[in-house]
Amino acid sequence: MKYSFRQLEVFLAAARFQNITRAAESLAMSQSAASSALKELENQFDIQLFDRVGKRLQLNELGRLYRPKVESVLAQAGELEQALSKHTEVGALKVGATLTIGNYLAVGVMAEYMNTPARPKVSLEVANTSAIARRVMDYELDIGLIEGELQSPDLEVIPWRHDELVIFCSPEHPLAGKDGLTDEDLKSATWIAREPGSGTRQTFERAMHGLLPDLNILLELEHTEAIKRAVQANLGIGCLSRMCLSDAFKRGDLVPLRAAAHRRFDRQFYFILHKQKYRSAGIDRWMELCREL
DNA sequence: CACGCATCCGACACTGTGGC
DNA sequence: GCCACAGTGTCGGATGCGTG
Repeated sequence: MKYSFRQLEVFLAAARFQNITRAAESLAMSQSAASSALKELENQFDIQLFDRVGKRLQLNELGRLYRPKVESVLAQAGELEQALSKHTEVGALKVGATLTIGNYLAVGVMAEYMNTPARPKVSLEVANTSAIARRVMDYELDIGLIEGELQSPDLEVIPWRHDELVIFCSPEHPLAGKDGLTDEDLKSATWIAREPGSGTRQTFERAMHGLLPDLNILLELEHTEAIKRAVQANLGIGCLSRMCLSDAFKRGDLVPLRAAAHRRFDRQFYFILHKQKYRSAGIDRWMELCREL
């Protein structure tokens, strides 16, 4: 073999950081060792994977071409290592999820995933849709679970499950118990909403098409629990995923409201994967568990 | 001048080979 | 089987060089 896994690790770290010193640090080796490993890899095949521009190290076209292949080779090697050492084919997984999915769905899937004799590790990162997509594109996450529409030539976007937002208020609110909200009701209410940029806000704005400039949004909060508390305190009405609210509806702390039928509150959750990334058994297992949910 | 990458050099670990 | 030796790969420290 004309290359070593160590050299491939250095190549990937250098591609990620575009800096040989930081790449070396991330692999717990000296800068000189990382530099020579990278150089050796290039010399073996008489190629150049990086452009050395001044004191900058920049992944060139050839480097970009081979990066996904190297990612795939190392992922498979890692999987083999896991299988050999723990007699399992399901390995550690890095998952990214949006706030709603992370809080209400992913944790249950994590528990299932880890509930095997090998106890594979899962790290869960919660962020908004665009941040998750960026991390998947940079190969920093194995899979993303998102709730917003997304288009990128590098990403495979796979529909996962349906979800539905629901308007809700406190039992003491004047609208509580009203059968069907008119546009006038929606405009006259005070709203506690998710922040712009979130998937929930995106669906909310789509549902409120035509009324948006007239809506009175008192608070924009990044946390669903905070929104529920604010609504419970009768500061206004809210609109969140039904799965965040089912417990509160059962307890009677909050009550659902029904909007006009033409307003659409349904939406889709998606898996996102890097098109070039090797689909490990762990990723497949994770998706399978998500679908069983 | 500080910073970042490349190169040189010596140290060390590991492996293969040959002699006993 | 044990030992000595050579070859190979990897490492870190020191240093040089180019750039901003």
